[in-house]
Amino acid sequence: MTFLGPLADRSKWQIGDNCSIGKAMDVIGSRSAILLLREACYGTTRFDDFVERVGITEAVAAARLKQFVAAGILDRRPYREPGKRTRHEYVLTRMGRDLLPAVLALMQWGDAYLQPNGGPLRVVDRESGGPVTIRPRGESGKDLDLDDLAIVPNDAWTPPRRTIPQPLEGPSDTTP
Amino acid sequence: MTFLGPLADRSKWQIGDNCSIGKAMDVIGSRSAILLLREACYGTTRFDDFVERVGITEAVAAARLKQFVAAGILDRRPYREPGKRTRHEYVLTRMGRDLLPAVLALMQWGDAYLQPNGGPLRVVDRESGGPVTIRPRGESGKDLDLDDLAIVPNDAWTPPRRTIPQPLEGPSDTTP
DNA sequence: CGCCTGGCTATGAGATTGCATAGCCAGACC
DNA sequence: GGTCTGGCTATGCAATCTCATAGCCAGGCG
Repeated sequence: MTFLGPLADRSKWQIGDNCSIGKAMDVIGSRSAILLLREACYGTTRFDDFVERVGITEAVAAARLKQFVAAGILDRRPYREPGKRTRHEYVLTRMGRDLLPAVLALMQWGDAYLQPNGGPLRVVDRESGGPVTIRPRGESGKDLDLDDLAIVPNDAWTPPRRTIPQPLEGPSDTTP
Repeated sequence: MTFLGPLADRSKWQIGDNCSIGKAMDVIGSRSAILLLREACYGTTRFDDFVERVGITEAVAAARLKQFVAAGILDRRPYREPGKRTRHEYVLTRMGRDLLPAVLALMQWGDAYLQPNGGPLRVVDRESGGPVTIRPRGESGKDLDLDDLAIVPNDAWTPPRRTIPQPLEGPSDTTP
């Protein structure tokens, strides 16, 4: 991985709290969170199913699900079976579905290196039945490896404000 | 996501401890672990650089690095600068490099949903400068979404033995 | 109208993670 | 051979995560 432009000298800057990976880990960084997410991807929507299939306690499931709903990863919507009272189910939002690459990447890696013969489950293309892989990919469609990548600053990005902007009395010192 | 064959009835089986994602999370599931991994992907190899660039304490860095070496993700190799004593650097093994998809997937998701305008850094193709994406992909090269995937049992896989097999005295109840 | 049940919440204990601070030690340098 | 320094370790405390257990409550049912 190469750093280009102003990033080239790594002693001159630090990513600090602005790292997207760090922010992502704050939301989905616990074991229960990822496993819950796996289940959601598998199609699970109901509280009890989450608890049973993930193998966590109800308290933990409730906490994580609530947190996911607050984060916008899951949508909590009422449902009702005939003769039963109204309950809620948890379905993936767009934001949640877009975590699929992360979930699959972990699974792919675990299958390859942490299991005797590739793990108990295989993910396949529903149409063809062929294998599914997940790798970084360039615009042209070519697979890229670590050495093929470069990092450039994103000029559109602005550091998040964490205090109310002060009335300016000189050049602002917004996280240089 | 659809389950095929014997997996179709989800009330009949549980993945339990055999989940590759769970095993992966046991190794790289903490915040410091992922951030350390990010730095390793960025090309960092030395103890002090890890500590400074990730923003964790030396104790935590030492613990995680040791754990990574034990897991086979990093290789600890001696190096020596002229006039300095021998030290060790930590470089990604094949196993470690193959975590790149997981790291990039998290970054991609964080950039998209947790940042004001796409996060501070952009990953690009070193050759073309074009954007890099990471998505599940079928054999044909087609991008696949959640609904395009299916899960089938992996017949090659055998559950890891954790106890000596008992002499059978009836139908075994190994994780129904 | 009171009981029962499925779905969720509350509480407390133990393990893990992380920070801050201080300490150790191999070996380069004098 | 003593001292200094960069690289790593040890200790103590706070926060978080998870489990186990118990409790609550809406509303269907008798």
